[in-house]
Amino acid sequence: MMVSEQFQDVFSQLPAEIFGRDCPTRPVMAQVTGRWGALIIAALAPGPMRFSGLHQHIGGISQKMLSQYLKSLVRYGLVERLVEPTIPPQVTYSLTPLGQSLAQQLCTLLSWFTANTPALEAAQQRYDAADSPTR
Amino acid sequence: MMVSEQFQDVFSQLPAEIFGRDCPTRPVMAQVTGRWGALIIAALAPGPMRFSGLHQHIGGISQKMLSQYLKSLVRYGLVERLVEPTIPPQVTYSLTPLGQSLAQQLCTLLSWFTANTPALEAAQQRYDAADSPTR
DNA sequence: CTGTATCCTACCCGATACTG
DNA sequence: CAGTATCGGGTAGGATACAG
Repeated sequence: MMVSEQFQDVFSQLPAEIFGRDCPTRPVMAQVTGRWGALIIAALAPGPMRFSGLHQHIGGISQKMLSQYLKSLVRYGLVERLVEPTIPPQVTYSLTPLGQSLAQQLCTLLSWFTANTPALEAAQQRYDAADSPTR
Repeated sequence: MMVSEQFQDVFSQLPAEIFGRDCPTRPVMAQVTGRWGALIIAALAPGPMRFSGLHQHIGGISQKMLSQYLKSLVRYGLVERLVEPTIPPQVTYSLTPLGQSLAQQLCTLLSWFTANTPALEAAQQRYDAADSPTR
């Protein structure tokens, strides 16, 4: 399979700036590629969700982190926060159009990882088996 | 534009497991989506590179972090390390086929960020302007 | 040139408790 | 239900010096 052609396309579009120390994408990347960013956005991809829904859907996340990441994502215009003035209050989160377009990229990336996890784990075990026996 | 159709496809392929607390993808994701993972892989996308080449190409990375990330990426079978037994030694890093396929996803993601940085920054300023004046 | 070793700081993140 | 406040541990990451 000719990977290289299609390949050249993708990376050649990247401006040299993204490697720069002060590239403006870095703070955003830090959030999205942070521990929970991608998972939260992926969880919202199917549709809007409540705070508690997200909390139990994403295994292992704490209220604090969920709240913190959501605030960031709202700030970047990726997620929308909708408050229903009821008692008790209901807050619904959903992806903005911008967030949806990002979600596609992220879901593709997540798919890649799930598809290639066997290969990654195999490589890992090969590597670990290579020179630790001497120890 | 009908985002939703193509959209449903992408996320619906995601197994519920990726949201699980013990999903095996999490440690790998942590490395790749760590602070330097994506940039290193993207930097290697055009072709093999030496250690010093990477070091000066990726702004702000320290030797320690570069070395550490490279070791991890080699361990996962994403990057290959080739040592020329010369003096002084020359070490060349390149992407494995597995790494190349990941690089495509990552470069696409990086492209998304560079393309949408204006929108992200605008949203951010709108958000910050909304209620900080009261402070 | 290509790393490793050491020290040190910052902050990420979790646990818990509390508010409206 | 949907958060915020506070405390504390673990670790990512930088600076520097040193080694092969």
